Amino acid sequence: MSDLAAALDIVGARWALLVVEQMLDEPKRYGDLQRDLGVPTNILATRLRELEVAGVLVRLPLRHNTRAYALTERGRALREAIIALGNWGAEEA
Amino acid sequence: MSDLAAALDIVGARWALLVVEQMLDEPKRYGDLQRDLGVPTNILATRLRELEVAGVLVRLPLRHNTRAYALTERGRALREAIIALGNWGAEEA
DNA sequence: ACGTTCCACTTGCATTTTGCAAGTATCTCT
DNA sequence: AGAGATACTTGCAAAATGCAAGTGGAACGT
Repeated sequence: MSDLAAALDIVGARWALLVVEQMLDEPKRYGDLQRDLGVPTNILATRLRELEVAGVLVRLPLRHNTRAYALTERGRALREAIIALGNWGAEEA
Repeated sequence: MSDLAAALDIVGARWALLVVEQMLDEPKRYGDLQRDLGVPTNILATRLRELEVAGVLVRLPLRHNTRAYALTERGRALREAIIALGNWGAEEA
């Protein structure tokens, strides 16, 4: 399996990279991600679980019964790839 | 829609980026892509059609009844993003 | 202490996408 | 005309995705 295939195995699923992008600047809560992305709630829950298992993000317990999702070092390492893809998407066809 | 979402709208489907990666160095034929990637043939046909419509690649008629698929300028512009993602995939967890 | 509210999910089911295997079309060469 | 090679298409099963409603637990007000 190529390096690219290995990467896509982790962040290639629908919504995965968009979720990571949201957290690049600061940790986000579940509701924030849902509102900002418009992602179906069951999919969001699934992605967060997968990305946590993959070591891309961690759950931070917050006060009340809320938690924040924050990128790990490995998650933050996606910044360059996300920016590169974003630049490409911004260019006109 | 964010720039990243726009990009994923085009190359976010399964196999799409892997197909583009294969053509970064040189044009490829249908059978080559199928063998090298192990992608289901109907999916490959669908992706090639989508990527052609999106202006990422073009069909080049070859002799016999074969054709080659080659990246356009827009397709080649994906190189940086693909390399960035590949690098990330190559790093250990 | 009890009900209400908020937040983070889960669950059930329809729709869409993906995958597998087999079949079709066209060209070339003999 | 027949055979082989290449590029697909087609039919159907499996898996992923999406939608809407429901669940569970902690905090807050009374």
